[in-house]
Amino acid sequence: MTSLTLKHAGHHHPKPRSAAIVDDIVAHLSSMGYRDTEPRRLVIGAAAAQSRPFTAEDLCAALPCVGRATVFRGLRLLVETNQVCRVLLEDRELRYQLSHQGHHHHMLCAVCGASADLSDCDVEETLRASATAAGFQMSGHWLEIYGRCASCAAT
Amino acid sequence: MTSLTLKHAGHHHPKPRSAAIVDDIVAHLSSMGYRDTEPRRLVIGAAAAQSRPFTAEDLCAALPCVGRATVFRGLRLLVETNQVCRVLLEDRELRYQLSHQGHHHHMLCAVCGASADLSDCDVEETLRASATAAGFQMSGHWLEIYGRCASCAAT
DNA sequence: TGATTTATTGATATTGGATGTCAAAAAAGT
DNA sequence: ACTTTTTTGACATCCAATATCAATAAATCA
Repeated sequence: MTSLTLKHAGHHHPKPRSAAIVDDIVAHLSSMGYRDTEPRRLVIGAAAAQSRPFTAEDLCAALPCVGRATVFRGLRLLVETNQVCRVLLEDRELRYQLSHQGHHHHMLCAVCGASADLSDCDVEETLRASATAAGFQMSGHWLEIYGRCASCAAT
Repeated sequence: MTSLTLKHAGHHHPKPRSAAIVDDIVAHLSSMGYRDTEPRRLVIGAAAAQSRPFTAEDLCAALPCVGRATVFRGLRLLVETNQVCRVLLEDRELRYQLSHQGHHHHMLCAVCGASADLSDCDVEETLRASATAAGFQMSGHWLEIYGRCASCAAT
């Protein structure tokens, strides 16, 4: 199994980064009893290759050799195992992207469509405090942030 | 809680709350050039009568006398004019509910399914600060809060 | 290694929410 | 009332996503 520290291995990359990601995810799935199959690796690889939030259709288009149902099933499995998270665009369209970490939020650029993660925020505490003040016992939340990324805002 | 069959109320008879809501929304739509029609009033009334976030199907079921397409069109019109807002449940199902105010968030109870509004929060400032720190120019956000409402948490 | 078991695949059919079509009906304007 | 334009509703259609199910391939075990 590929170790996570491979990211910082530095000197040379024995494999492209996306391949390492695929290995990681496949290993994680294997530990949960899901098999290591070629079509599944292809789906994961295609998801990892996306540069911005994608749709199931994007993956199907990128993988004409993989059955449509398999792409949908693979994507669903990734979502259920938290390897891929859902992203809600400002126009309410639903997209997907690899989860690079645990709990985090997405900052979605309206100009270039890129998605950046926001993980070091104290929104959760503020939220919980507000909810508690309203007598609500918060257990989770969903947050998307819309605007412009640094480079698009600079122009 | 609702009595939709009240047509000609006595002159000091207070209108049911939902009827007043319907009038308000119809008036607002009229000012935008949308006509005042009976099917549309029925859709608005049915939406206002829901005690918790509802689906288009709920409205169709409540209005067997109104065409299905009309219900969907009416609901869409309400969403587009911000009279009804979308609510995303924790299981990713989409629901609707009347907008009672401008910008606000929903606290959704996993036990009873009720939705309460959270409007007096300072989440926005916290958010904007975090985003700015990450070089992101925030222009909007979407937030849903999941947990248990006061009464369900009490049990 | 080969046999056995079981998950997985993929072509296809199907589902179910939502929208398009278009003649008829109804609302607003004259 | 008459005209114009929106709206309605039955129906067809679209679409993403899922279900079906025989065939295939992966993991396990002998």
